[in-house]
Amino acid sequence: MRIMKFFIKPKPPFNFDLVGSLYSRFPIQCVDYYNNGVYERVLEIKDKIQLIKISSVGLVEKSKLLIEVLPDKFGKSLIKEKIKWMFGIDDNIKGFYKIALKDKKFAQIIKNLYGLRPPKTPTVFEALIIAITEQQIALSVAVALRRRLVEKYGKSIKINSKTYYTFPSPESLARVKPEEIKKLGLSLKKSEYIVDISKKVVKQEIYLEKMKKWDKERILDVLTQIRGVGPWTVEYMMCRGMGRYDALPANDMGLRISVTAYLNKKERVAEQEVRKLFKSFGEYRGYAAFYLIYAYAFKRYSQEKLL
DNA sequence: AGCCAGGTTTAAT
DNA sequence: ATTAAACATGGC
Repeated sequence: MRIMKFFIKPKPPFNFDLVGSLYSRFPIQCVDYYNNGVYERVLEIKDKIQLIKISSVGLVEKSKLLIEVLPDKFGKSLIKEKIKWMFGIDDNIKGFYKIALKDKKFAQIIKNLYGLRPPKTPTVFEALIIAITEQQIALSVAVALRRRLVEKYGKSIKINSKTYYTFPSPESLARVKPEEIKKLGLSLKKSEYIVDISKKVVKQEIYLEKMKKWDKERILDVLTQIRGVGPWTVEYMMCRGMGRYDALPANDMGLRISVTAYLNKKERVAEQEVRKLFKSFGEYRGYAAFYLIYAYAFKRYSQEKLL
């Protein structure tokens, strides 16, 4: 099999293990795999399927990503662009730190999570469907259900006796009956939302990729018209799938819990308090929110005290 | 053991 | 207006 290898050198700091640990946080992994320092995922570009493996040689300040693509079906430029997007290689992380370090308390989190970058999905569609599956349900459950969805409707490729699945395309989900998806364990409502959205994408009633350049309010206005898509879903999608870190899912349960812990409050704080805390981070408020959630979610797995 | 975990819509009071 | 119900795994 033809294998392509190349390197990507992020501007430091870049902590690949902090990013990868997001994917191995739960016992069940889905689409994105991270084990023993190696990230794996199948990418579908122009109807071709390839497995990419990424590992980091060198630590945070000298991190260099080794990319392996197998089989090599088309040159490296498309793959390289996609990986740079997914792992925030070109993020202005120093710009974020410059602002965030003014906050003494937050500086401790940055110290512990130095070089962490919020990963993004390859497509906006994937982030939107992920958001729907994660509405009002434990993340571990959402991952388990999503895995079933992926194994049923994603395309697969078998490499070294291991089968990998792509995230299902809008086309493949648009032709499914909601009742079929419900059988996998998702609620009937969510199943309907997923099929409806997929149909809209296929019929080009919405152009999710083009919306990346819209202002937030317009994206919010247009997408919340769709059944099953509320403010949280759109904000979450903008962060995860569009790299819009000026978006802040302020009513997010996980974020509210994290902020509550951060402020040493007894009662769970409300959306308003979340907005207040992140106000000073300006255009990086979503970035900061990701750091805080990460710090809280991983404190029990980490030797270091993150919060 | 039992509690609780990244919302949003719809249909019932 | 307000409320209830809907998908189920796993850490603590």
